[in-house]
Amino acid sequence: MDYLEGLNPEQKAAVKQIQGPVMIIAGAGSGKTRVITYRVAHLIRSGVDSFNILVLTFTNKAAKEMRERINHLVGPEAKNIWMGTFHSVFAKILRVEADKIGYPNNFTIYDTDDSKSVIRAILKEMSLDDKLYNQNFVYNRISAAKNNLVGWQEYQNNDQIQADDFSSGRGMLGKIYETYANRCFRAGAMDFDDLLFKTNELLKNHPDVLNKYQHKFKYLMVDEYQDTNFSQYLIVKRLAAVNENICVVGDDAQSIYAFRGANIQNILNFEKDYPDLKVFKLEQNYRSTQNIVNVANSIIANNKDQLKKNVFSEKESGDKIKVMRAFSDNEEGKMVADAIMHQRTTKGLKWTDFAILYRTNAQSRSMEEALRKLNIPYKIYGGLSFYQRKEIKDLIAYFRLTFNPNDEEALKRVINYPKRGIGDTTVDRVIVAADKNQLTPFEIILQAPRYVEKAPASLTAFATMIQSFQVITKNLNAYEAALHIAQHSGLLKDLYEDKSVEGLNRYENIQELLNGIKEFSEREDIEERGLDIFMQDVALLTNDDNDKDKNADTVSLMTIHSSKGLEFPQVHIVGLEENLFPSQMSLNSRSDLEEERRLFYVAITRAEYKLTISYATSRFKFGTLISCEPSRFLDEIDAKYLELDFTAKPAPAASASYQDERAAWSRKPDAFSKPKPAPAAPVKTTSILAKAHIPSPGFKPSDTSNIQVGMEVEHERFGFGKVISLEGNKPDIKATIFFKEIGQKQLLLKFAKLSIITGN
DNA sequence: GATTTCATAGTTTTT
DNA sequence: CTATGAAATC
Repeated sequence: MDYLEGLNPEQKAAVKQIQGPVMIIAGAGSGKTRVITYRVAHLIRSGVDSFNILVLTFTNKAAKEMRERINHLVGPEAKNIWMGTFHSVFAKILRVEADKIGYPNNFTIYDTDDSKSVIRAILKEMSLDDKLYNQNFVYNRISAAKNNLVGWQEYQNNDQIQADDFSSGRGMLGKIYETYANRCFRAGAMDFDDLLFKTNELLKNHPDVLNKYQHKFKYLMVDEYQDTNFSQYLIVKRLAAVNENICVVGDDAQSIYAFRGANIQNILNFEKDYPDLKVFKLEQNYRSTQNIVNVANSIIANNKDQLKKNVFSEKESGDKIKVMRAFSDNEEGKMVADAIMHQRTTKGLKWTDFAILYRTNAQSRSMEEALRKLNIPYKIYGGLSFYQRKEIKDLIAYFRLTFNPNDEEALKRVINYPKRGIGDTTVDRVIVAADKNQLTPFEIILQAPRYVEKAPASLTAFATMIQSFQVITKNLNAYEAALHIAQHSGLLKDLYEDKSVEGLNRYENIQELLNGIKEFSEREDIEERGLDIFMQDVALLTNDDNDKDKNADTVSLMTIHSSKGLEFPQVHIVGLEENLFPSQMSLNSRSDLEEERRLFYVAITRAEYKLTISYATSRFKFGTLISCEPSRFLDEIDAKYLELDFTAKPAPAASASYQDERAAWSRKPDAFSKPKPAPAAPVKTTSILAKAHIPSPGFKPSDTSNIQVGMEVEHERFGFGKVISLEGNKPDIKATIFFKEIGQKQLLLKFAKLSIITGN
């Protein structure tokens, strides 16, 4: 049992409880990963066959890290454990069982872009109003339905849903969902949600299959259980139903994915599903100083929905949390960069000891600029992944098409790239012919002259080329096959001939992808190394492990979401402003606001010993300057933990608390609290405007919620005008306004900066 | 059918 | 401001 040394009593108890249902509530920084990995090791040492263990995580990164750590503890046995993200594990199972649900086992996985593209095409075909039926809205609606296991039939037969849709004027959603599902099926494609939805279908309708996996996975563990949605919840429940050896690990305080269907009730109600549940609480935080833990606790205490626990730290109390105020987003960047520079030199730290966390990706820009000016090396995590780059998707689309010629999204992507004279009209004709003849587009193209009028020769040539890829790749390894396709599709040549900087970059990215595939085809730990095998996982890959210089000494920049599970000695949380953090979208409901608060909790608890929070009183959004209020979350922190650094302003020395300071300074608005036409006012040259309007001295956007036809208004850029008409409802009211200088314009009130001058 | 310009909409988070 | 899609023009 020596390997269990170094665990505290509670951790050890959780590790040793290997039979029956177990829930581990693991506070931030309480050694959660350690407990999971040790528990798996303990299972194996207790005689459990490693083939009978299934560990589910949410990110590839978590899965990879755990595998490495378990490998370290138990050796090569580790590779027999089924461990991966929900999506990758069940994609694997679905490939094996595909025929049971009528899918080919080489089905394509549609990413979000593919899905939205299908939806866009459907909306266009049905000629629906793309404002009412916004593609993102439709996508989210379908995604939510699938995550709650509502298929298109159920969707159409559910009175409640239908009533909702009709009352919002979106009665066609059920039909769109149906078409979308059929279109995906025809293309032999599943979207992300399908991977879980279809797994449920499989387990529900095929008792023999369910039975097989119930007996295969005798021991289940689920990491980040607070982030499971209903679909995931039910899969886990079904698989665990026979042995009930299920261990879920999570922290309700860190549930930050409700927006994509995660249901915090899954963890809050876990006890109801398994009455003989054993609960372990890991409450000692080994990561952060007491001040940081206390601040985090004081924030989360404002939430109603939570499991009771008492996270504490036995480290030193540590520095107070510093709050910095800047007058603009760029100034905020500068302050953060200066602070990092100063800390590093005075304390002899590395750049990797610092992280800058923000709510939205867009905020990275001002940080980057400031860091660059001081020559501070940084790395941005998240954002656009390697596999989302256009050129990568293009090449992968050829691969996809090779193994699944019915993959319509891939087909549309590359049928005329590189240019081969197949235009939109021809593609439209193909699609129409496919619908008419109940064939897939590829089948039509194969016999183009028969089905398509004025079919160019290049059309059949394209199909022949794809077919040749299918034949040739059979006898090649992944790398040889990929190279062949890259060359013979003409894609490599097309990129090579582009000598622009971006073109060069794209060419290098392709090289990088090919190198990655080469590595794959030289792996010795797997038996099959064909391109088709490589392709099975590619849609589920994210950008975490194709890091070239993982060990580089850089400051880390990322969203708070992607910081979950990480820790840094010094952390900056930036942009603590109303409407940004908490996000504007979250202000409508208490539960959304609570999620934002949990997000703040996650951010705070990333820090080991120094935490700095900052906000700006003005910032650019949509290219215009807006003024910002400090976040309500700042008020929720007990002032005794804070140290205010308002050096950006000639501060009246020592203020008792942040609240006092804030009150004082909102009473006498000075140069910083007012968005003074901006430090460097962006020169707006709206081309149509011969002479740009200069706002009146006291110009301040009014609340336009009660605006009426006939009112006279002033617009920041368009000058004076009169409201002609109003249309649309609630947040999307559109006003038609006649401006003296430039004539009639339509403006969305939620964006327009309008000052009301007179009533009607 | 291809290339250009124009217009519009959108920024919360991700497998 | 930027990315994306549509229209206009060649």
